[in-house]
Amino acid sequence: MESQPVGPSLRQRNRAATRAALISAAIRLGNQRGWDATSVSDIAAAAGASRRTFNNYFASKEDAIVRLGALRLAEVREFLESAAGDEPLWSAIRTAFREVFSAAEALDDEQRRAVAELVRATPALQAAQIAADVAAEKELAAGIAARLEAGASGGLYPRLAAAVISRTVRVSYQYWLAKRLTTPFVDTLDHSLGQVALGLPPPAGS
Amino acid sequence: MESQPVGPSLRQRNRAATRAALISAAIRLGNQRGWDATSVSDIAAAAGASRRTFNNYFASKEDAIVRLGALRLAEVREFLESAAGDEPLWSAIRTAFREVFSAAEALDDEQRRAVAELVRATPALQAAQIAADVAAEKELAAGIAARLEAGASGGLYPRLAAAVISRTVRVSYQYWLAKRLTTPFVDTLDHSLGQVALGLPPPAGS
DNA sequence: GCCCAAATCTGCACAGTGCGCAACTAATGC
DNA sequence: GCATTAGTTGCGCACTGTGCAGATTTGGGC
Repeated sequence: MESQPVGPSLRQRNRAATRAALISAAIRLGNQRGWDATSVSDIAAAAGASRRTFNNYFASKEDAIVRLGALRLAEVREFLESAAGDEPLWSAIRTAFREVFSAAEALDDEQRRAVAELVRATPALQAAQIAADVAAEKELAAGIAARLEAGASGGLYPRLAAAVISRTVRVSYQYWLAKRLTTPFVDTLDHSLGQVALGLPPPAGS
Repeated sequence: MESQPVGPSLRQRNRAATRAALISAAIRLGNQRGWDATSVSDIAAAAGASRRTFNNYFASKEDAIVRLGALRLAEVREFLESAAGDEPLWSAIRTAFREVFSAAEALDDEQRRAVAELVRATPALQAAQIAADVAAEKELAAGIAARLEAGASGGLYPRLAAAVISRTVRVSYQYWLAKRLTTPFVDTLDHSLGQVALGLPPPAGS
């Protein structure tokens, strides 16, 4: 007669399980025999499901990989819109990213590296990832526009800022993974955003 | 017995002609009946070629559209590397873009708008375009790294700058087209790059 | 415990796609 | 002229995404 924490139902647990099985099968096979040489049927079979089921979960092969590492720009938007309005824009942005990414980024590190390596080595996956980022970018633009709110929502600024920031996050993440840094990713990201907010001054001599 | 200006041979002219026919058929049909409802066979037939021939010219349907509006970042790279080394980096970058884009952008304005509209309305094309931009981005990164050349080629800075700039160009171009500005695109672009180099200061109040 | 409704999985079929291959045609160089 | 070469075409093949219908499993009321 425990207090029943209203855990997910069996249906939902099964669903999550096959989903996870499909994803990790995709990662494993992709890294093992190359992405292009891995068919949907292979992945489904390795996960104990049918080809048709795979496409019930994911719109495409790439989708199964890219979903994991999706930029959570919608969360950043929420954070931006709910924060105090008198904070300077860039300060608010950096705070929002620091908040969102330090909370969510603590997922299974092993698989995350495998995904990154797979994406790095596969043009089709890079394309899918960037496309997803750009789609999410609209969220960030909306958050920035809402914060300026001086009728500038149709202007160039929010879109430009969102695009620049979104790419900054992705490139910084790739760098952080490639260099196998042990410091938290949030630090690298915050540094990059600071550089961008300074106008990307050239590092040393020139 | 004219002086034979060594114009392109008949083969090359034919090739260019079918290529152009395929491209404009793709644009026309795509805008007319929707991109997804347009098959490669349709395009090829409309251009007076076979389905197989289409794929001799383009790797995919999207490729035929995206090639036209590809960011010529390789040219920017060349310009960057050949320019005087004592000019400040950002100044050199803006000059390079001004140079490259004022020369190359003077193509058929009508078709360019049609392409933009088609891409805007088609997620698959947006994805393809972004992917092409990101691929080209590497060129720009190499140019920037070469200019700094202080062993910083493996560092974060060139990649970050290239990514940010590449997206800036694309977003500015979309804005310029959407607003149907009559001023030259180069002006819009230069303004955006200037804003980025200033750290994207928020426009008005905030 | 039992049974129904809803959710989920699966096989099948179908239209598209990208590409390898082998014939065929047209342009080029000598 | 004629051999060489580039370019086009038709055919076939494996793979993909999706609609549809039947089977299977789960959840919840009785």
